[in-house]
Amino acid sequence: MPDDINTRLGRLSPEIQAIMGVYALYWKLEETFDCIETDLSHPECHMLIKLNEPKRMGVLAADMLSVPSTITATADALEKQGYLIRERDPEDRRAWLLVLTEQGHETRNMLVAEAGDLFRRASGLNTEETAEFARMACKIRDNILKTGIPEGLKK
Amino acid sequence: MPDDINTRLGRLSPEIQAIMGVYALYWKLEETFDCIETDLSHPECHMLIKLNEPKRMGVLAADMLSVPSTITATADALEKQGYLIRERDPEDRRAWLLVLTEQGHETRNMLVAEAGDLFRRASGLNTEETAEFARMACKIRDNILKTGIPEGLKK
DNA sequence: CTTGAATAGTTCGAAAATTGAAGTATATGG
DNA sequence: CCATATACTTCAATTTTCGAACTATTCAAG
Repeated sequence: MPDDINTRLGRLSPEIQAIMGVYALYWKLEETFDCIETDLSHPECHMLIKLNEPKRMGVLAADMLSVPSTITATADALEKQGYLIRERDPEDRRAWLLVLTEQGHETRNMLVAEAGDLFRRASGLNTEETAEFARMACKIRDNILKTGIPEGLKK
Repeated sequence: MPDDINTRLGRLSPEIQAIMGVYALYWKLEETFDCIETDLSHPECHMLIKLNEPKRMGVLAADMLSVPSTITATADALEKQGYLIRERDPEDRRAWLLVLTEQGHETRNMLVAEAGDLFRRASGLNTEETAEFARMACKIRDNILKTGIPEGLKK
């Protein structure tokens, strides 16, 4: 094992600093969802936020790096509470499109507003910095979605 | 409710773009932990990574925005597997310091290396961009840890 | 067409993660 | 010394996630 003095002393690489920041933000965001008026669970909030337009469940699964059965469970819950409906995808009748109801849109707007608000307060970044951070975040996300399946040999 | 054409059309604010990127990275990272040689669960990986130096459990709880009993469970698991030991904090004998063993350090180094590697591959950012992203991430994290308790009236 | 293989999503039971309330031990401030 | 607060633990219950087996639909040959 090579000398690991750097890590032991806590001098962290930029990559790890970035990751730590990402964790902090993620956890903070999750915490916020607990504080909002809500019968919504975290996965339900995530799905709602992702549904800016009708999407197939498989797309959501890929997007959330989750598994089909998890998506089913979350969609079931949201559907039962009236936030969305399932519609067959006319282009492939095996697939469902998840479509927000009016109530779903309203709640999504509220969540998005709260999350944006939180980001502003929690991050402490000014407008330019936020824009720059967003730019990089988009790039990262595109890259991740593009590469899809993890490099790992999958367990 | 104000016109929400913007969100309906999917034109997302920088804040939401940032959040989406953060989610994507977080989830990708989690996925990576599944692919590594490991008897380690996700929370165990998180804790290990945070333990670049001995830390009190309460500090970890605050850091991971988690609850004491969760930290206890994770620390128990890591201790049983020989990754860390508990030592009384000499400054406050109610508190424990979690101290990595040699095995713990080795595994932590491996995890940190893997995570850094993943960040490089997944993000697609070049060195300067990574440095800039890391700078902002640090700023965000500092800000979050500083503000501590969420603004919300706590549920 | 008809068949066989792949894909989209569902079901369901098990495993993993998280929580909150009650408890133990130590600290701190009159 | 006492009362209260803090640091962590225990434990039972809840929530979340997963994987394997299953149904329905599509696609590609033949």
